[in-house]
Amino acid sequence: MAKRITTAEFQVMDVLWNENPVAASAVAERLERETGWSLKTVKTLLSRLVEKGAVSHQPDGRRYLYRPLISRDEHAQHAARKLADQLFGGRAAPLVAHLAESKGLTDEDVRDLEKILEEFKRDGD
Amino acid sequence: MAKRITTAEFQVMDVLWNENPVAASAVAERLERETGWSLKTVKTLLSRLVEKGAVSHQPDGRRYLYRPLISRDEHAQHAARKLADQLFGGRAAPLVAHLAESKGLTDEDVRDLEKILEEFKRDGD
DNA sequence: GCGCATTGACTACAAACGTAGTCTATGCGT
DNA sequence: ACGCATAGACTACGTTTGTAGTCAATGCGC
Repeated sequence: MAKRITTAEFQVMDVLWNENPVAASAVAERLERETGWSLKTVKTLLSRLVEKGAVSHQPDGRRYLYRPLISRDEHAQHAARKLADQLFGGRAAPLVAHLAESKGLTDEDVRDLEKILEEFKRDGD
Repeated sequence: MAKRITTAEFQVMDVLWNENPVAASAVAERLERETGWSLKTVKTLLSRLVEKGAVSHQPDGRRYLYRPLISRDEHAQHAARKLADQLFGGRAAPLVAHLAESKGLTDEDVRDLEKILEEFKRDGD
């Protein structure tokens, strides 16, 4: 089901995707510098993510260990698709064109993209 | 400055991007089928967009004509960049890879992408 | 063994959102 | 000329989000 994840919640997910499983206190530490959130805030966000079915928690002593239920990849896929659908009629090319325009393409990107296209064409046939 | 636009507001923007300038009643008509929103709702959304600086309105008789202040392109650019930054470390290739995996690439896309890459390489040198 | 720090559960509360409703002015149709 | 439909202004109200605070249990340090 995985309801919509908010931006604040996303930052928490980002930590879970790097460190898994992890306790609330550790998540708070990771986010401290970046966000300045209190431990309480982080715990609230974690609870909400659990409610939303995006994160699972299992007891570990008297605390919980959290782990993401959706992978970063899944989320990325979903988000990319939604963006493409909304803004580019579902097509990828214009999206990349936009990134290219705003210098979002590195030389490495170009090489990678060429490789992706190659593979795509090969599989396509 | 253009604050964050919500999903409901985005649907309104989408109409403004197609028809510009446009009156509230016309926007409501366009959205009727898709959303079922009442005219009141649409007007509220338009007002909020004006407050947020995303839309301008100018009197036309006793009503307003609305027009977007940010173009669909600008919005797209911004959104694409944010997505890439958030989920793919700012790089475009993985994003396209994801789209490719989920059948987001048409043959036409592939041709377009090749063209984009060509141009990019040419300009790069 | 006891106090203190830490944990989860629950509560709080203002701002933003989604979705309207009321009130008042006014122009259009007849 | 007058009523009615329609416009905008303002208000409403439940939900979600951002950002905590309180409270009660409990395990760790000494």
